[in-house]
Amino acid sequence: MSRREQILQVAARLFAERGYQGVGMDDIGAAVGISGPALYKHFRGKEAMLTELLVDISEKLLARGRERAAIEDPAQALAALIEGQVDFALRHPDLITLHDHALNQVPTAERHRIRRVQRAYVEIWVDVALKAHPGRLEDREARAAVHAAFGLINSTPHTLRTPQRILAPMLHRMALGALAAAATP
Amino acid sequence: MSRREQILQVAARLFAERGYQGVGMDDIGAAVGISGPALYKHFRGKEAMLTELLVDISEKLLARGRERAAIEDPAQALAALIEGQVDFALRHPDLITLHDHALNQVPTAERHRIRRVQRAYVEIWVDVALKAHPGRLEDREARAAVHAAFGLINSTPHTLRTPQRILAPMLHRMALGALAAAATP
DNA sequence: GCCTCAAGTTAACCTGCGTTCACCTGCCCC
DNA sequence: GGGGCAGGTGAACGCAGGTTAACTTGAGGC
Repeated sequence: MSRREQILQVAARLFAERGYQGVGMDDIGAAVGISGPALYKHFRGKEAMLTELLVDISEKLLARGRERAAIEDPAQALAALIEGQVDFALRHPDLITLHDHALNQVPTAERHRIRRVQRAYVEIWVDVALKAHPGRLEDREARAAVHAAFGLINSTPHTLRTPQRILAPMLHRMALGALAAAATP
Repeated sequence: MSRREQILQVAARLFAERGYQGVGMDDIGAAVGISGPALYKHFRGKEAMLTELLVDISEKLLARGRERAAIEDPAQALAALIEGQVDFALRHPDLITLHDHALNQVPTAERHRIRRVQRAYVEIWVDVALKAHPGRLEDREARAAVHAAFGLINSTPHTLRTPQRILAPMLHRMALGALAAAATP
């Protein structure tokens, strides 16, 4: 892992723990064994670090989403999407936390870019959900249901005490159950 | 509504929108038509405002939870808990956002107090969930499932564009479905 | 009519923190 | 073996923002 990546990873953890504004450049530096201003050899500034993190996350999720949504059978595609999200959330709780806590702190232009990527990811889910429950969901309902499923899956940073081998399949079942329930009025 | 309450409500909105550290005392003052330092006539400081908000929220939720969990039939009690949480989340999205974004910013002593109240609320849900699905859930699983259900319901701040008369029953169905799915391996 | 007190005001203070600067030091390479 | 760059250091700067201080004002109570 390059120095940049190491710094980003540490910064993500700190941002997730104490909030973006609650972490100083000196803190980040100290956490990787160098001192504050040295970070400017690697990044243009604090905002740039956060921006890079969020862009990376959203693009990685989108790429993974595209892959998994390509499965033909809608039910299998939905299961694959859920599995991907659960896996990501369990593997990178810091990034998940950042992803929906710190977006407002990133400069406007980049924020819009990230939002576009996020929307694309949501659309993938919505499409698959609609196909998996044909005729049972309105477009708008499906979008809300998908957001709720994200909320469910992304709640894992609060629950990391439970062993993953139990948590992962349970979250999968719950997300499937929730989406199915959304489609049966 | 007293001046205090008006200020608290505005502060909650701002904190939810921009994050605790992203809002200045001057901003809060301006939003209620007075200027920065005047707020010190009503509160001991910025932290005190946040603390009061979070204590209020968690205690209100706990009180409401106790009431609704008192229903004898576990399935009905669970439905009542869900309805209460959905109602609260839809009526006070700002407070929900605060509740799981800003807790780290409150001073340690008060934070522990708030956490205790939150745990008590979770325990109420866990008890009811265990009774509603007897023999199907381990204690630890139930706790994780309840957290996931909270994540599902509390995702509504992201979804406020959908009309509430559609959103509320759908979230209710989804939460029930998710918990049922958690209990069926 | 005056006293008091709640609720404001503006100016000032002071700390924290993001950022910049000037400087140092190995390591690599020709 | 000297030049140059990557990666560091500590000191200093500037500003945002929470808090305090000193002062004003308008509404009741006696």
